[in-house]
Amino acid sequence: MPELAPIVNAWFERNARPLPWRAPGFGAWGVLVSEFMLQQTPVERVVPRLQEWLERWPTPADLAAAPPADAVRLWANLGYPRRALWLHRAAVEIRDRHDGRVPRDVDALLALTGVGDYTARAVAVFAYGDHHPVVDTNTRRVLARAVDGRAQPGPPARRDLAAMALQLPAEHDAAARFNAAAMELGAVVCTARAPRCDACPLAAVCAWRNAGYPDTGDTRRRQARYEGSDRQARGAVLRVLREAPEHAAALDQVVPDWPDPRQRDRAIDSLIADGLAEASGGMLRLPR
DNA sequence: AACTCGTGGTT
DNA sequence: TAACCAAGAGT
Repeated sequence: MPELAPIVNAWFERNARPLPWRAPGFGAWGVLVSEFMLQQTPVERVVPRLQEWLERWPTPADLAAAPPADAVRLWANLGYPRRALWLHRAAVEIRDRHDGRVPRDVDALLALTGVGDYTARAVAVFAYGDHHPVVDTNTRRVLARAVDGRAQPGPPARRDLAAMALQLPAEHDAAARFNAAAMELGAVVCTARAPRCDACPLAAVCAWRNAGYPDTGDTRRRQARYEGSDRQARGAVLRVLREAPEHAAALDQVVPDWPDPRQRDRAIDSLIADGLAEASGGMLRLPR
C-alpha cells in the first residue's frame, strides 16, 4: 500500500470545494461554529446559516451575551437543536474559562459542551494547523475501503483515530490538508451509496476495488424510523416555539391536534428536561 | 455499548 | 414508498 496522503492531497488541490471555512483567515470561532453545524447536517444546508450566525455573533462573547432562545431560533431547521444550546454553552465556557478565545489544546476543546473527538481535533487542525488525526464518517469510509478492503466502515471506534494517525504525513501543513482531503474525497467521490471510482485518485490502489468490490457486510446501526417518533413530536413542538409571537405559546395550543397526546406531553417534558423549553404560568417558551 | 437526538433530500 | 444518508455527541 503506497502512501495515501500525497495522492489524495494532489487530488484535493484541484478539487476542493470553495467552502467558507476554508477561506484564509476564517478564524477559530467560525471553524468551531461550522463544525457544530456540520454535525450530522449536510454542507449545503449549513453554509447560509453559518453566515447569518457569524454576522450576528462575531465572537464567542457576543453569543454568550445573548439568550439561549436566540441561538435556538437562529438555528432554525438545521436539526438536532440541542446543538444550538450546546454551542451557546460552549461560548459561555470560552468566555469564562478561556478569556473569550477558542482554545487550541485538544483536551481543553474536549471539555467544552458539545465538543467530542471529531470536533475537538477538527478545530485544532483546521483553525490552528496542529498535528492530529481528524476522523469523521467520510474519512472512516475512505480508510475502510482503500486500506481495509471493506465496503462500509464499522461503527465509530477509538481505533479509527490510530488508523488515521498512521496515514498522516509528519509535516503539519500536509497532515492538516490530508485530514481535509480525506473528508472531501469521502464526501464527493467515495460516497456511501454510489461511489464514483472512475473519478477517484485512489482507484488503482484501493483494496476494496482491487478485491472486486466484495460485499463485506454492513455492521453499522440502522437509523430509527422518524415518522411517528418522539423526535418528530419534539421537532413539531420546538417549531411552534421558534415561530411563536413573543417566543411563547399557551401549553394547550402547542400542536393540540398531535395524533398521540401522551407523546406530545412526553415531548414537552423531555424538551424542558433538556433545557430547550421552559414552562411557566401555562405558557411554554424557548430558554432565556 | 447501545440508544437517543431533527430535518430534508435522494433512491 | 420506506429506507437511506448527512463533517457526531452525550448518556
